[in-house]
Amino acid sequence: MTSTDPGGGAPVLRPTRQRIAVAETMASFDDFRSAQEIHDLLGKRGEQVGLATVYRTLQRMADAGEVDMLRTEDGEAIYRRCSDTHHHHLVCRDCGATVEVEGPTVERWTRAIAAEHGYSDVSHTLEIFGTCPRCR
Amino acid sequence: MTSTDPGGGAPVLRPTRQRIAVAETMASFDDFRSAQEIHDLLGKRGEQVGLATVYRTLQRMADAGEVDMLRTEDGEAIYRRCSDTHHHHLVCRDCGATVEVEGPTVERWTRAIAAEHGYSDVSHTLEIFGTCPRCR
DNA sequence: CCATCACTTGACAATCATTCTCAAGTAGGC
DNA sequence: GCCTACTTGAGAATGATTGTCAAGTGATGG
Repeated sequence: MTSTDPGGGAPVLRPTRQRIAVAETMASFDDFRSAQEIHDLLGKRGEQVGLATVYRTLQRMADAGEVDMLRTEDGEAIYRRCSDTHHHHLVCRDCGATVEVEGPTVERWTRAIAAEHGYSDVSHTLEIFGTCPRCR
Repeated sequence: MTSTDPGGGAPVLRPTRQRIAVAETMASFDDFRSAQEIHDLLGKRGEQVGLATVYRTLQRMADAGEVDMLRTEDGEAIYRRCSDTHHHHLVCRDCGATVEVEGPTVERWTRAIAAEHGYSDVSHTLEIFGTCPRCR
């Protein structure tokens, strides 16, 4: 056993061409996109990246908190780069325009409700949908 | 054209054996279940109902507001009977035990945030996950 | 009681997003 | 340059959900 192999821990992430391309593409738009759409964008950029790789990379980025992932009403996963603080989204139903919002009020409320019922390790999901000013 | 065929409007819903069976089954549990699980429950009850019919019926019930539908983290739709007022859920991550909660605070907050950014026709989704007292 | 017709159902095929498999490729340390 | 673990890609596999369409069945008018 050498000193470079500690018991557990995540393996090293290599900055491959594909991962860099995905990260750059994620930086090029502001709204939520599906994995397939992101895969298409990569193609248009001239970066050939396998669909499975796109899925794998998005998943890693989501786990690492580099992107937000949420589900459309029909269950499809959509992704978007995000800031690193806890926040929610105000998403336009028509064009997908997204505003990140913070809600200390809500955070407090959910914690209180959960405590009231004896639930611990609380997390929550909150998304707001509406029609943005431009789409009215 | 007879008087019994007005221009639009939803068709009449017939109380068939299958629909009744699904409704009764929905009344028999308190947590969220997938369509497939509900289909199995129907089988165990001795009511033979096609899977497609279960899906169609649950969808109608969800549209009618008779059941709540939400998505698990991996995008699967799960259902549960519900009260007819607007509410959210506090769900146990381990056993699925669910508490319906109301949140005037949150309703107000989301409306305010949306208005602030000029969004209209606002709706929102909010689910709280935690570990219930029994599962600690 | 019976014909009619719109609404339903069920078996199965078809979709479609997502994940799995596994051989071939590649970044980096030595 | 060589070795090894981490990656990738192509295509198969999975699994939930929806579509198809012929056969079934309530409700209604006669």
